[in-house]
Amino acid sequence: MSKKSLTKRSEDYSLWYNELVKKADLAENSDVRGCMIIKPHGFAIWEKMQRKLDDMFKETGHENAYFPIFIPKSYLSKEASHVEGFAKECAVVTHYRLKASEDGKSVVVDPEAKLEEELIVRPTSETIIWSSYRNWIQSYRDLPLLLNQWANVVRWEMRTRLFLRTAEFLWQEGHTAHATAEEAVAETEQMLDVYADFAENYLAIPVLKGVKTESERFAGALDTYCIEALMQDGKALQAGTSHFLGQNFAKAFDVKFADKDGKLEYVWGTSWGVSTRLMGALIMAHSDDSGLILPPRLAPKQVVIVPIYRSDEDLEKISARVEEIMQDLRKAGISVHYDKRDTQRPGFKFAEWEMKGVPLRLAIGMRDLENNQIEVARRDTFEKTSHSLDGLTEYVQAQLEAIHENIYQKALEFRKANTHYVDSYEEFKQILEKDGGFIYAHWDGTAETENAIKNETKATIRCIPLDNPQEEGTCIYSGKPSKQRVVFAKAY
RNA sequence: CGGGGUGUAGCGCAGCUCGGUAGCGUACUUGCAUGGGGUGCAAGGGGUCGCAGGUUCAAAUCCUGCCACUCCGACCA
Repeated sequence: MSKKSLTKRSEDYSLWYNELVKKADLAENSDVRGCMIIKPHGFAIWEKMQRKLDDMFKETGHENAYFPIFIPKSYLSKEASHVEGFAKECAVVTHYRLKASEDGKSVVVDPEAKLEEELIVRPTSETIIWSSYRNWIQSYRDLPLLLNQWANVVRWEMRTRLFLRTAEFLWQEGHTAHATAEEAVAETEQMLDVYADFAENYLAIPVLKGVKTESERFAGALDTYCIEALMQDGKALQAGTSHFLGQNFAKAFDVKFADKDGKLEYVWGTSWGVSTRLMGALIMAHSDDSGLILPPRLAPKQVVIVPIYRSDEDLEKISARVEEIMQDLRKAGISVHYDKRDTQRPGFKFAEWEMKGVPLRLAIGMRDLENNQIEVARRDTFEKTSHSLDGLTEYVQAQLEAIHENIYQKALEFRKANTHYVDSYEEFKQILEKDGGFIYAHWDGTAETENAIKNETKATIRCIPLDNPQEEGTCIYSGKPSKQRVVFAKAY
């Protein structure tokens, strides 16, 4: 771990990922098993995601609220399939007090302080939110109810990995209530579109929009929609989900409204979320053997400026000019950082900012100052050019746009190159073995087949794409007739 | 819960077979030189060797028990 360079992706992809997360200063493991400490650089990226997503939620009419982290145990029993989905990974609070141990050297749980009703640390908030909705909704005039909350949740996972799967993670969960099924479905689809828009235009990751099969569906939903992204190792990552809950939670929590005719109806619900897992997607979609590559629109520092100098006088002259440059860049809305640490040499700084993924690096020394120019280096291509200090802001702006476009196109081309259409199980297994990727294949629609393929190959059906072309074919596994291809992949 | 592995400086590790002053790399501190791609040299600080017990003149090392972490399987965003 103390070595300077990363393990190469081609040597050990998952080791590369682990090292990158730590060396780029994004996060580290905590002393609590399965939980992570998100460090300032990592959290700054998450904050940028939050800010943008939050804007997008507000623009689509949602408001933020906050519900408690603790859920009465009895709430979880109310929606049967929901319970089954989460029961195995819930943390439970049983006591509310500690006391000093006999020898006075430690603290122990006070057996006197047992809770009458145990509390569940939320794995998701449907139950506690719907129990409030019952009180808030009486009439069609109260609908739609469009809420979102930013929160942490806990799912007691066996195998964890920084950002991709942690016992505690940060996310956003939207919970909406509607008068009609059509409206709820429209909401579910709308939020999926918001996620896809965000993924492509901010994360610079192309995503597949689709619907989950019954066995991959959220416990308690009638339909689960998702966006699926392809990582550089050929594995799929679910980057966001949106659920049409039907009237399941309304019935479980008795949430009814009077329609215009005064008739009592159960309301229709949705829920949707993205989590810190997006950080994992961001890392695995773009980064290289030199470290992180951040999409410019989410980079906390879009530009870093490194001075090249020998004497203090040189540094002063350079710094004076850099201050002007920074003012111009900031006026244009570009976030810029001047790295004038005297304790590190330029080469060290270059490598460090590359590891951290800063999209553009400007280097300026006395020679540049004399020639009224600056060196501009792109993180995505390592391309270096000298540019005049005149018109620099426009150039930087254009370069940031170009980086976004370039990494998006690269990811898109990678996905194209790793998307296969297969018609036989043999070919299916071969491709999975060799390069992975998305595999479009015919499926007979049964859970048995889906399961058998999963057990034999570890590949799952990632989704049935929206607007999927209908075509006659035969299931690659059972040979039974099929009307459409579905997308298989190994997944995170 | 089943099978393997590891606990020694902030991090990564050696030392244990064969008991005898606790070491290496890196990071850290100081100084000098260096400064357009991870700088060099020199000096310095830092350790309940996972915990408890036992054997012994003497335990990181041998014995017993416990704990923690980790990897691989079953479950999952």
